[in-house]
Amino acid sequence: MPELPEVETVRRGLQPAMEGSTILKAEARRKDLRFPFQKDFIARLEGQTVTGLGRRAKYLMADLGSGDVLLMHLGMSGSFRVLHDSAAAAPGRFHHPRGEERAHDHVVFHMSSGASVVFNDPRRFGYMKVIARNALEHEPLLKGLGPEPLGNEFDAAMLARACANKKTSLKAALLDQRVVAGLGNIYVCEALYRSHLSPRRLAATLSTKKGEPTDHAGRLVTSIHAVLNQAIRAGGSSISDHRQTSGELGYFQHAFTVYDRAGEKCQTARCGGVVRRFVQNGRSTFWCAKCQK
DNA sequence: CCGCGGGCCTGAGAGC
DNA sequence: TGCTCTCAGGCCCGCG
Repeated sequence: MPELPEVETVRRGLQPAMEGSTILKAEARRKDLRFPFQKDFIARLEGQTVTGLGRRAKYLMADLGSGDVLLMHLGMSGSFRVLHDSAAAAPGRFHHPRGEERAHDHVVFHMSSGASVVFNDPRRFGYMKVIARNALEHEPLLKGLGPEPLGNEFDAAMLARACANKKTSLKAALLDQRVVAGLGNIYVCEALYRSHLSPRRLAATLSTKKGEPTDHAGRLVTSIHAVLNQAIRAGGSSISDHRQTSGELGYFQHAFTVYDRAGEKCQTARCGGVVRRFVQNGRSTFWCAKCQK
C-alpha cells in the first residue's frame, strides 16, 4: 500500500508525538509481523529517547538515544495512529487509550509525551527491526536501495544510466527499488502517464537529450517530482488502508489520472483515448495507449 | 548477476 | 445470506 508519499505523511504525523520523547513502554502483541520480532526487540526500545524520525525510501527510521535505529516498514496494509490520552502517561498504568482496541493493533509505543503510537497491519506484510546505527550500511533490507526520488542525486542523467543496462520494461524498472527507491504501483503509473511514456517501453530506450522533445528521462524525472510532491501535500492516497496518523484519510486518490480508472476517458486535452488496465509482472498497469509512447 | 513468478496474509467486493 | 473467486500502495526468495 504505502508508497513514498504515504510513508512521508506518516512520518510527519508521528514526528510531534515521538521526536524528543521517550518510549516508556513498548508492546508487541504477537510474536511476529512479516518476520518474528527480535528476542531483544522490546528491551532495546523501552527507556530510549527518540532523537529523530527519518525516512529512507518506504522505511521509517527512528533514531534512539542508545545508538540503535528502529526500522519500520508498512508493507501493504500497515498504518500508524497517534492517540492522546493523559492516563497513558500516568505512572505504571498503560491501559489502551479510549478503551477500544481495534483488530490488528500489533505494536504500541507509550511515549513520555503522553501519546500512544499504535501500529495496525491486517495483512502483516509490514515489519520492525532494531539495528545499530553504525551497522546501517550493512543492513540487508537497505542495501542496494537506489536514490531518493526527491533527493539531489536523482536526475535525468542518472535515471537514464540506471535504465541503460536493463532488459525489462520501463514500468518494471521504475518499480525496481535499486533504480529509484520509494515509488510503487500507483505513482509509477501516474508518473508514466504524465510524461506520456508507455509502461511497455524498454527501459533501456530512455534517452536524455536535454531541452529536446526526446528527453524522456528529463520528462520522467519532472513527472515523478510533481506527482510525489502533490501526493505528499494531499496526505497520500487512501484506497483502503492508508490513514494519516490522526485517522484522517489522505485525499490524493481523487487526483489519480489513470490508476484504478480503467474505462474512463483520458484526461489529456484532445487525446480522446480511454484508460486501460493490463497486467505487467503480476501487477496492474493503468495507461492510455494513445498518448503514452 | 538478472528477471520473473510464487508466496506471504487479510478483507473487500463482485457474481452467483 | 453466504459461498467462491479475484484483487489489493510491497517485497523476499528460489528458479532458470
